[in-house]
Amino acid sequence: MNSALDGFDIKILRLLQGNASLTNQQLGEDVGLSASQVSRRRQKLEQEGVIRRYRASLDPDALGLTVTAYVGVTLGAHTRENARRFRDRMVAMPEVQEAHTLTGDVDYMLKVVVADLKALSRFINDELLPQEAVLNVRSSIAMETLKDDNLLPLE
Amino acid sequence: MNSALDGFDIKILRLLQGNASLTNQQLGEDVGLSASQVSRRRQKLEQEGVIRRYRASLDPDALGLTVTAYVGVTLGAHTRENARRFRDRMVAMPEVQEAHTLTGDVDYMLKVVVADLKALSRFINDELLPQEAVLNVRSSIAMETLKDDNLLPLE
DNA sequence: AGTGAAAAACAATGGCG
DNA sequence: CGCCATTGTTTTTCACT
Repeated sequence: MNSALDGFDIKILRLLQGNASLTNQQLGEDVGLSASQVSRRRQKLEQEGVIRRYRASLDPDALGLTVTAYVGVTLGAHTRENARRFRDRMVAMPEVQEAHTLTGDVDYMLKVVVADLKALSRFINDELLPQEAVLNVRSSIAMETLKDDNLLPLE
Repeated sequence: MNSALDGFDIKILRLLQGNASLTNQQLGEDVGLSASQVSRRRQKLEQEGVIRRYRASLDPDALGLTVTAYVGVTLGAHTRENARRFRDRMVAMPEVQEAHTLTGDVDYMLKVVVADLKALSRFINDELLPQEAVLNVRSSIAMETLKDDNLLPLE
């Protein structure tokens, strides 16, 4: 299903990850291939799921979203039903950018982006804490973001 | 400089954030505008920096990157020079997806993606700990990722 | 696996209601 | 401010090496 990636593929992926507006012509010049070959390789990478999708990256500040926070959530009663409901809600909440289960003493770690501290407080008190499953919530606010590119390391 | 976004802009941004492959024609059909108007609005949004860039979103597993970890770093000697060097190194390290300074007891929180646990160990022991400024490192590994779309909440 | 040229789809621009 | 028509780019397909 997933044939091996060669050096051309890696280079194309690296360039597209940083800038998906590059034309096949430009990509071809950078990696040493014709535009038609780049097109064919791109289609293959998209079809195989190596390229999941193309996205516009927006500026949070320009949209009035000034607060990024990491929220650790500890669940109380670990019933299967409780956990399932909690997960479904998290996935559905637009303020939640990322949600992972972690090793260590916290059950879930959320990355949350909201307009301001008031909105964060509302999110925690009105969305998170009222859920049965949730025992405890602890949030840390990002004071300064040095890097947030989410660029995967290639090669 | 940054004129207010109206409902059309918000809808366009929401669609493009999820799928930047949509053509202006398709966007126009979804929001109720002609393709040329969508084109103009997009250019404005790009120029104003609301749209920062377009990116290909890649599948970490398909690239052999199976481990995501959150790494909390505590600095020892808080000299300006130490901190600056540490920050520069972090920004330059491709394994680091995100780096923030947080409120609370940890100085920096890093999101790190690497091939496997061995690579995580190498990253911590060979990249992080040898730095003068670093006093303590504590990592939590993401066992399951429920959500990782980094889609900003619009509206 | 690769190239180059032709066809089809698309974005961008100027004119007009 | 909005839409339509034209122009120039870009992607994709096809014939060929």
